[in-house]
Amino acid sequence: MRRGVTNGMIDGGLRVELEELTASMCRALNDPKRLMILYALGNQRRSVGDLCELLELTQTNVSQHLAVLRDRGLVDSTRDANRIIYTLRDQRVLKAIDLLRNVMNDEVARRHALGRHGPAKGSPR
Amino acid sequence: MRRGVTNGMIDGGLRVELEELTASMCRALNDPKRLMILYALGNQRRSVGDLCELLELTQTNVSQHLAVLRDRGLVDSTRDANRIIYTLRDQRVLKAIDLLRNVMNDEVARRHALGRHGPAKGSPR
DNA sequence: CTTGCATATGCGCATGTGTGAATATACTTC
DNA sequence: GAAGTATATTCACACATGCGCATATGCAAG
Repeated sequence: MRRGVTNGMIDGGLRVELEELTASMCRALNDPKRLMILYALGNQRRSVGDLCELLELTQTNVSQHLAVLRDRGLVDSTRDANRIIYTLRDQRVLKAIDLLRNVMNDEVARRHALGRHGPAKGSPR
Repeated sequence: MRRGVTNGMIDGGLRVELEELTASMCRALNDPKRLMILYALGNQRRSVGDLCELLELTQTNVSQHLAVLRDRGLVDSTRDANRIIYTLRDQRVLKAIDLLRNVMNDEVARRHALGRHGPAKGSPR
């Protein structure tokens, strides 16, 4: 039995939007190498080879990660003769990542103050 | 052959920090249901059962997602007699998600203006 | 202590994801 | 057009992840 879109949940439209968000943005940010690439492109435009050197990664691997970022519109690519130059499309992405870094570091500090290191594993049983 | 930590990459410490970041924050945000839970907890503290009703999800499923969020310190849990109440630890997480939502929506608008719908699939070949 | 309720956990399974090896494509130079 | 350089893509595979089912755990009431 199909029930209406707005059916006791917080917001039906929000659900759809968050599905798109995870499929595009969150998915792209869920890998340390891709985050490194984004930071590397935050300062200046770089070619694939430059990124390989800078991050010490294989050409195949960098290209694959760039494909993920490109398909989701996080980076832009233009050709320059033989090479392909990548640029970061929106600086706000790095702003969001920095925000999460701050949250994480505060969380680490909080746990350290409580004498518990590592992730919180204690179940509330 | 082991080479020094700072070896041509942008920053050795950054790499480590971004690995931790993806393992904790990004991993937790990479699921629409978990994002729904975070938004639901943004306004008020809720029990597991409340979240099940509100989001129309199985108890098992909600519990599993909450375990992911709890282990990474994104939510807090306290017991209230029979029930367990969950709270959002840091509002900045929602700020970061909202930032990403804005980026995504702007990106969608940009593509629509260019007459291309759906994700950017064109390779720069 | 037994029953009932709320929540958590272990297991199995289908699916998704990162990676390297090999190969294909585009461009430049000769 | 042939060779060389830079980048992208395909394939196969190991591994992680989300989910449902069944079950375990913790708490309260009788």
